[in-house]
Amino acid sequence: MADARTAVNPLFLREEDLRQAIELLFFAYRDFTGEADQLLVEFGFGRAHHRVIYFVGRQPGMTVSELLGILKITKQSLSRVLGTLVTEGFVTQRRGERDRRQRLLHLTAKGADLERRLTERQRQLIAAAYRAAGAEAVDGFRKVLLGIVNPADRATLLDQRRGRP
Amino acid sequence: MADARTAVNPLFLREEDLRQAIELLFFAYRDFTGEADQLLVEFGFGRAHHRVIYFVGRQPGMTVSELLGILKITKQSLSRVLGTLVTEGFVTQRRGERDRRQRLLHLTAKGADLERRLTERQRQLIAAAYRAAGAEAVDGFRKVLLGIVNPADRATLLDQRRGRP
DNA sequence: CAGATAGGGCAGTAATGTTGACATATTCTC
DNA sequence: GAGAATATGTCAACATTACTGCCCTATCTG
Repeated sequence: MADARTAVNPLFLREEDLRQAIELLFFAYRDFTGEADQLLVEFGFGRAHHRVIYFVGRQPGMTVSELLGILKITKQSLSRVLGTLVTEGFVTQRRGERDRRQRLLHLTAKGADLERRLTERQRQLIAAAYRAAGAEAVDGFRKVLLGIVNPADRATLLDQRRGRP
Repeated sequence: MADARTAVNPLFLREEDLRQAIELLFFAYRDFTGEADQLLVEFGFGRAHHRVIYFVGRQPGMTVSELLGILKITKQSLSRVLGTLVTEGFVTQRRGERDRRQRLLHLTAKGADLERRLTERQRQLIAAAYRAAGAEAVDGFRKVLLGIVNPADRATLLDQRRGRP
């Protein structure tokens, strides 16, 4: 059976193709996050804690507002999670110098360690999938996912690649 | 600045590349599910209801066990969501003929309609991203995501493409 | 018939999320 | 400098989704 779909007309998207994409996203995300979940329970943390640790580690000195914008949750939801992380010594809050209302977020050594351990598994999973798929496939993966992300965050993701933190 | 990464050695994966992948997955999944969430609240449903409606619509006559295996949640968690959907007339349970212990799940017309409306937005988002990225990129997207999915579900996803439901 | 399986139910608990109102400190603007 | 705006934190009340553990019925299979 010849596969005319990809060979001839790349824009002919069957219902089946789109459903497959939906399922791929569901299964891949489920398994991807599952990697870290096992480790998180040992600390009594959930995914919300992971996300905070990840993004603070990614951009040290981040403000609470910036974090809220990324996670797209309410102040209240973040507050509990962040409070726990600060109390248990994974994250520190330092008063901003330029704007003293801000609490700039940083990981402690303990926090950075957990971040590494959590992300390590996910990195390995991605790295294995990247290696198995090859460089061209990786570019395609990036292109499609970027197309799914809303334009504002898409721009941010692209900026980061150009070395601008 | 020459980009030796993809041009020369596809397997040299920098920390930065892997972090970008992690973030792409996070943002893409967040925005992808956000599409349907808006509609779900109008019905008083959450993502869990959507997942059930989606997979039952995908494979009519599915058993409760099969659904549990896909969602990887407990019987109890599914029970509540499924119960609501049955009570409100979105899903029906028919006793299995071969095995009368089974409750085969089907969408009602009402359920199928909601499924279409929910998935429609997500399909459009995927379709737009696919068109913007091009056929080659789509293949790469599939390859990488398949690599992230656990081997068992990966096999299922591949089987479905060959027409075997 | 005995044991395994499919499904359902109950009780209790936890994590994560929501809204809305309000307080404090700080910065910005006129 | 007064007043508006901003960044952050906090309280209360609540919903959804998930979990564990235990128990029950109906049904199938050997």
